[in-house]
Amino acid sequence: MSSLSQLIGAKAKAKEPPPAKRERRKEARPRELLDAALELFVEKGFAATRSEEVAARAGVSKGTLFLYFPTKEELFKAVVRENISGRFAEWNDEFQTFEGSTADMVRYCMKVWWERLGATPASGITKLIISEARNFPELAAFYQNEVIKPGQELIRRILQRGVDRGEFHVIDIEYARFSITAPMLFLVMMKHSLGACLPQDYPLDPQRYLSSQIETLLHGLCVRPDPAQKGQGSQ
Amino acid sequence: MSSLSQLIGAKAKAKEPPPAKRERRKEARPRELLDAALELFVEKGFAATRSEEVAARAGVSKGTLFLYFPTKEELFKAVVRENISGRFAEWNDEFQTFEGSTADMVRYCMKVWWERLGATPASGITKLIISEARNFPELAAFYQNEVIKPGQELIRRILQRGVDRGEFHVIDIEYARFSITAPMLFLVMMKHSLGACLPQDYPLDPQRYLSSQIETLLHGLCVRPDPAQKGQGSQ
Amino acid sequence: MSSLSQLIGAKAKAKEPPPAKRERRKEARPRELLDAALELFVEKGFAATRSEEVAARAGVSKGTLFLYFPTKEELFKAVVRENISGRFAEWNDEFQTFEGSTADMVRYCMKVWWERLGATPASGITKLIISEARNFPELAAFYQNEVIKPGQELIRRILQRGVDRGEFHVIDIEYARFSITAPMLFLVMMKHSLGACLPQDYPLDPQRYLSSQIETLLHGLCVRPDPAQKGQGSQ
Amino acid sequence: MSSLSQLIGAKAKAKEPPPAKRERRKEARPRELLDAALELFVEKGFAATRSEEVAARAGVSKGTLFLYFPTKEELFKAVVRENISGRFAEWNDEFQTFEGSTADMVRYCMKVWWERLGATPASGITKLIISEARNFPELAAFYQNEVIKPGQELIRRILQRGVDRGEFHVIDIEYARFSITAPMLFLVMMKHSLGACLPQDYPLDPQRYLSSQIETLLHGLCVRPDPAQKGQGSQ
DNA sequence: AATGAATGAGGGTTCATTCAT
DNA sequence: GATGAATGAACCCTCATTCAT
Repeated sequence: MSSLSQLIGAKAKAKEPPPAKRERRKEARPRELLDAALELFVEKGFAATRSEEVAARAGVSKGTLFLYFPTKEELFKAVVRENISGRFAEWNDEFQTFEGSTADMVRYCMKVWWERLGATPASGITKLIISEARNFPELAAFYQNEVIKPGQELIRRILQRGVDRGEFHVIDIEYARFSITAPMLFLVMMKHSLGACLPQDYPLDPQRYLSSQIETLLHGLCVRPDPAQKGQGSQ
Repeated sequence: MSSLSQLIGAKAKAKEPPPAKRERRKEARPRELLDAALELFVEKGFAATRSEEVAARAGVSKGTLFLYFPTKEELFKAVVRENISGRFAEWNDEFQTFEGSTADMVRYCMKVWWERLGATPASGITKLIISEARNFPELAAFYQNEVIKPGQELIRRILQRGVDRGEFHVIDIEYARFSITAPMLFLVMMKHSLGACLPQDYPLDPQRYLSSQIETLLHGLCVRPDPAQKGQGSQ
Repeated sequence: MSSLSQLIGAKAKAKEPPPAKRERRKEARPRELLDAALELFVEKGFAATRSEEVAARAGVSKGTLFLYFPTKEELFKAVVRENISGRFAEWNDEFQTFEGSTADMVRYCMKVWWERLGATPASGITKLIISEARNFPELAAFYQNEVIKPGQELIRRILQRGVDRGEFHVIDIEYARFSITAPMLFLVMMKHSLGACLPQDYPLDPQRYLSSQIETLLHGLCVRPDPAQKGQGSQ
Repeated sequence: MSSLSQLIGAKAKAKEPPPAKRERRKEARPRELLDAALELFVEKGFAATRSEEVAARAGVSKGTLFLYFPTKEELFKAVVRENISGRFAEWNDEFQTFEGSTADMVRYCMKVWWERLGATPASGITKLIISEARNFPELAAFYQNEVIKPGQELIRRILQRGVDRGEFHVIDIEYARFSITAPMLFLVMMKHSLGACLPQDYPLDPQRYLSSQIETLLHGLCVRPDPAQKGQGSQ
């Protein structure tokens, strides 16, 4: 866990130490443009962001932007794609070998998510997708496949582990997994939307928020859970 | 009616039961325009929605729109304000006199929210605010004061009641209240954003979703809560 | 001269005591509309004046205006036509029988012009024509025929009288007549243009201005006119 | 060249001696746009002139206009400011050292004005100001300060010189100075307004007109000035 | 005749995109 | 490759004009 902590926050800068010449396509295309575009799209939305502004923030001229991205839409798509790291495979491995209680696994999952994604500019992608999904259905699908599905799969496996080991009494995992997703979404929305423009009436400490949510999630609000009520709902 | 995909888009159809020829007068127009604008703003965002489109969806010409709202921005503000009826006072009364367990109160709270807000087009306002908050800080502040604050206050009181009556072992209400907000936000985002444009891989039944979240919230995931672990978290 | 003075200023109101049923065309059409339009056209110009504003100032609704004038252009033309009184015939008679020095005739001419036209709202027509002549050439021609020509003819005759009676040593009447026109134009421009929107640095008393111009015109600036220089110019 | 009708419209022709392909760069554009705008504003007025027309006459597209002037109103202001070069200082010097009779000074003053301003397109500014003063009070004030005041000051000094040297018997310079202004105004109005759209009934030669006015101004109409009548006027 | 809600062509302005340098 | 002047389609908004009442 401590070695992981050291990796934290190193993402936004040195992302690909050796470009690896994977496809060599546009690995050289100014990362600055994508970073500038991400910031602005998150801040103002796709339609309200002017191309020239993106170029200016990246320190190049308007024409240069179109040298790398044929249209503003392509730029947007590239921003989304580039910031969606397919890192879940790697995480899967980490969690595959996780030892300890599943409760700790949930805690660790949140922590890792916050440190590697939530706290970085890449978290703005979520707000972007939320805002523009219906204007860019293909991107929404892409995000669904690249981020949501693997993420949910990971969460599903964690919950299943809890159930299998008798630690959790989850009934329907397909719904319960959102108990982990929702706080993440909430936090990101606070960071990039309302929370970014309002005088903070109440300071919201992300890590404390997440911890608090997890503990409530794990142990519930009720002092003495009454199994008889489980699943009845309020209908 | 039970799956989310069915909830979406089942509204643009039956619009004018009997158009009544041209009986609809000045007093009906604003509402029609606001409804059309809400739909489009939620769907495409403020900047990407054209004024003429709003007018067309309301069945009037471009010029008519500006007879009622001097600018597109004022239309936007009116959309937000109009769809935020100060219903919290009335709700407060309902909850003031609530009898029964606080767990039931939480269940009832969610149910009422879904029926009166979540399931209506007004829920799109949340997505709208999330998407445009940084471009319209005044509106964000307005929403904060008119919706978030009263809502949070209501939730806070419910939680406090649970604690006071020894039903809940809440530690920090200022964070715990988001355990109720987050699922609401999540559901609304699904309804108006990603969920509205993706082929529903899995049907998400809102009421079942909410019930599930509430029960998990109330009773926790862990089979046997271990008080010793409470508060340790992953810090 | 005194009976004439009594007639002064009675124009703008009771214009046609008995409508005479001359052509009966639109004698009944609200004079208020034309008056309102004159004011506004003079104030803001033809293009910048909105039809609705004219109607409002006349105390009727937008639709009513178009009941009387099919287009804004026709309204403009009507304003010009209605305010160009063909009163020169009547003036001609007055001047035909004038007895006294031609210098006094010039003085009287100016005085009458100021009192019957210059000081009334009708003087705004001149500014209107000046501003819009090139957009309404037919109106310019109309004005030329109805106002300028008869006016110049009147002035021409006065000057000719002075020359014939040995009172003036005019050489070229075709140019000299503008010596009378120019001060009129100047005064009207001051009244309706610059003078109407600037803090008057210097108060310009119209009657004093006209007197002063006439005396200079009659007697010249030079203390001792040197006939030898006359007509040499500065070439 | 001698008749007014020939002076008008003899300008829109020889526009681009050698268009030089596309050598004309950013520095030439503003001047071209301002010239085009001056022509059109004078011809049709501010409100009736379309931005695209200005651009077209300058040989550029609509968008280019807004590269140089943020709004049509700013374009208008720039037109007025640009065409008012503070040439009065230089003229002041010329007149400071003038030797000869003050009558000759007046003749020279008119001649210089015509050659350097009256005959140039810049004279259209006067019609423009007259027409738009009440819609642009700040511009009217600007024109008042930059053009009228210095000009009047110059004229005032000339008249004062004549009085001081015993050449003129001016009584009230504050009124007499308009005897010089009025013919200028008249000529410019003829050139840019009525005279520009009417079939010239009579050719008006500007220089001859000015000479004629000056001589009348200097020596008066009356053959034998009767000092006893001076100042009586028609009051 | 009078009203004023409704219309839609027109014009000011923006901005993604192009292209000559 | 980089630039930024130029373009013109598109959009917000105005307002002369129409027409049902």
